[in-house]
Amino acid sequence: MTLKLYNSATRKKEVFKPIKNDHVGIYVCGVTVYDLCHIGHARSAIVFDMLIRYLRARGMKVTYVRNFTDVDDKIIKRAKEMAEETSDLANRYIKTFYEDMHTLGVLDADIEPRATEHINDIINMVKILVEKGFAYVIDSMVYFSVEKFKTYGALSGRKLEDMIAGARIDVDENKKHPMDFVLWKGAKPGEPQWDSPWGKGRPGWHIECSAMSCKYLGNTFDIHGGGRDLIFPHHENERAQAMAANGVNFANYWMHNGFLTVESEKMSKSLGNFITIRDAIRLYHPQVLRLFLLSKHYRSPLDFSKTSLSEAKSGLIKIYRTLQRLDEEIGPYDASNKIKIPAFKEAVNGKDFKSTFLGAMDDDLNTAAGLGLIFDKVKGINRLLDKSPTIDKIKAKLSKERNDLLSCANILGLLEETPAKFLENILRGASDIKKDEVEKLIRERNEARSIKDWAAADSIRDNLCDMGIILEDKPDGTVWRFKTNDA
RNA sequence: GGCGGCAUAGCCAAGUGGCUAAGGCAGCGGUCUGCAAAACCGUUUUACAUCGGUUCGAAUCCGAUUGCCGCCUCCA
Repeated sequence: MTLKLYNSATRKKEVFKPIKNDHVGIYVCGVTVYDLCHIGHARSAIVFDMLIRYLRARGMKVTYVRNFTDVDDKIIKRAKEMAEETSDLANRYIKTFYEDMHTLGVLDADIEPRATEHINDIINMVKILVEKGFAYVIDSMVYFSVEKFKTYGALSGRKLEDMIAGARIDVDENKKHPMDFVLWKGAKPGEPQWDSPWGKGRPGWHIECSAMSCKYLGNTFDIHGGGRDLIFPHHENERAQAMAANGVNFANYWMHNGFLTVESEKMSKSLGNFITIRDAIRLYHPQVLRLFLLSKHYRSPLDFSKTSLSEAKSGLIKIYRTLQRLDEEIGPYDASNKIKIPAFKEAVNGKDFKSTFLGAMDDDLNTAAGLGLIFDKVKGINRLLDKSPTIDKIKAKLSKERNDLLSCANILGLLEETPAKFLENILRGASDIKKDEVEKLIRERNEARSIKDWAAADSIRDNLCDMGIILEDKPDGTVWRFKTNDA
């Protein structure tokens, strides 16, 4: 089995071969910390989180680097508006970033460098670029000369000539070429600034990623990722800087996740449809969001709509219900037994469930197909449960099926909660409902049922239903749960 | 203007040359139940945008058409 990944640089699916056998280096562009993260950030974070989990599950060692951009124009502007230090603003939003990501079950990266902590690395790289003639200095500004770098445009698939035609008019007059971009910006009063050979100033946007990725992963590394919109200019420029400075190839594979729209419209502040992760988790359980975000291939555009989210929710509840049935029949899942990474290194004979799942994931991380398999498995488990779960042989089979299901789901970062906890959270109704009262009513109803007073029994059940409570009469008694309240 | 992507049933979404075109959601019918709920089974008129072409054979390859979208400017 071979993992194939779509490489944005070649616009083809390619067999993934790490530079060092079984040790993968990945750099993903993180966030600029000047505001709360939105659901687009969530998609990107979850997609790459899934990639990392998958590589590890397949037995690879992974060094995952994800940066924070903590100095740039937007941060400076926002800090001015809020009348606070840029560093305070950045720290505040770094904190909310972690909170949001942890809620979504996104694992921390191994290395999480900040631009402001790598000013020396950045200055060194700019220095090299100037020395090698790829950059020029005008006053206190340093520019990268795109004409000096022969393969400029190769990543994003565009030609310099085409870009000039579409270039904006308000080009910085100092630039030798309209597409030249800033490596180092001269300081303005009141802005964060550092000493440099070109006077006080701060780094341009792209250079931090070139400097930090090479510092932690080497001049050439395996995978560089980010949102689709970063291909140009950010990644194009990153690549140009790093390759010009180091004289070797930069990232071998470029991966870009597709964009999220909201009710079929592009998410933008002007349209007022900007959904932060915090807004989203107020309406939807984080696991529902995660399932939704992985329900379509990561490179395709995905529409964040009420109906899609509610479909994801129904699907996830179905799975957790099955897990709960399993808990009841064969006992709770032993978390210590959980996913011994690598979960997939052995036990791949090509026909079993895990192999099939692996096959889907190996095809450029086809999570949609993988989820299809998970739902198939759930149906299979339900059938077994409907049969006769008391037979030891079936119990053993159920236990294995659950292990398989959960080890696959874990790669997607799903099904990590206990069913009891998940269902209680998601099926929550009016919070003022008293447990004792509900149980008292259920006892009354059962008394009515025992004397076959169906009218009285049904009336009690209807009342409970109005309170948002659904009853299920099972062979060994009546259980109740809150009605799904659709967000 | 330049570059690129997408179009699969009521909705969401896999499948990129060959068995009955995954899976989910919703609806309907059935089994179960006192009735329900949950689960299971079945089902939802011709589901592969249109028109040509290549091929023994295409949703899948090629061309044209229509429609939608993204990037080219900060953006995940």
